[in-house]
Amino acid sequence: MPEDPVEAVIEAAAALLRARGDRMTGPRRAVLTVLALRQSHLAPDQVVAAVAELDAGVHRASVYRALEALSDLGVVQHMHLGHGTTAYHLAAEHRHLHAACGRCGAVVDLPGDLLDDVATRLDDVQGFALDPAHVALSGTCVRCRPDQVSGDRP
Amino acid sequence: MPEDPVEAVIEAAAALLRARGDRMTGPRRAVLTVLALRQSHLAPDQVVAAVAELDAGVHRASVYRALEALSDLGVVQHMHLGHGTTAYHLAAEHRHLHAACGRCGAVVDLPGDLLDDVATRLDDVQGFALDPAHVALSGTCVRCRPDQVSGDRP
DNA sequence: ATTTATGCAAATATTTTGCACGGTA
DNA sequence: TACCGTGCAAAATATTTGCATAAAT
Repeated sequence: MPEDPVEAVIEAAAALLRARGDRMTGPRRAVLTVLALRQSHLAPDQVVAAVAELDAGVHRASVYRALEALSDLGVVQHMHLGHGTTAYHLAAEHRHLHAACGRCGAVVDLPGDLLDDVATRLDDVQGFALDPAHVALSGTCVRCRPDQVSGDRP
Repeated sequence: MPEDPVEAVIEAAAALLRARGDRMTGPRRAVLTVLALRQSHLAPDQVVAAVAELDAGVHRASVYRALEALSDLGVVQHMHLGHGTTAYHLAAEHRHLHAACGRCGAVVDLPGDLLDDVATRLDDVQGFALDPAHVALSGTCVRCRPDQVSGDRP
């Protein structure tokens, strides 16, 4: 029977960890649970907070270390959201890019192939291998745009 | 007669500042000088260091405040370089985008119109107004690419 | 003479690290 | 049993802020 999807993520990660001689632990389980349940990009601090709700005994530093370990594993990925914020998410989710609104901070999902042409061009021209999902594009979202122009309709 | 270009930048900024009732000061002058001389994107810390060489009396915090004030003015702009780094540069320079290598940290300049098509698409589809220069794209530069593959030549 | 901006120091915030102990395999 | 990862506390970083003083206009 199909298991709890969260459990499935944890089991998969556990297998990878053990294959390396590493271990599945409470904090790592908690971090994976948080990332799997809230299917979104979370700042370290948000992970810390969410993990604390789940298991108050988990120390802040362990969350950082768990995020790093799981990133090395490839199970978790991170990306950068403009203002110095790093956001973590499960690697497994379907491929898509992000853009962050500089005004309200909202993060919008973008089609995964949005930068494919650009990636090709960069490869051809500069030999630069673009990793399109590793940074969020920046700009202003729909809801914040009207505020930019004082009177854009006559 | 044509002035020192650095002086020209400072004078222009001074005019804008005074028009607001603000002032041109030592620290602001130093920050502008640094940004004008090294025509590149500098992290706050690098600006602090460069300013210190120019005028040891300028305090760290003043550099931060000067960068903020000059950004508000529009004379200075900043952008985000992946790993939580913010980089400042003069606004006047010719329009171009950046990409940062995740391995060596190198920043490469990209054509200013590289993301124009993407910007149009984002506007049409999501109403999102892209600010292409506000974040550096991420990936791996030519010089670091061979290292990715353990043995890519027989 | 005014009022802004500075220098300083302390407060904040964020992430990292050394070490002894507990938990996993 | 062996040793990896944790909790804790402190250190290292990075940035912000309150306040008296210096400086720009």
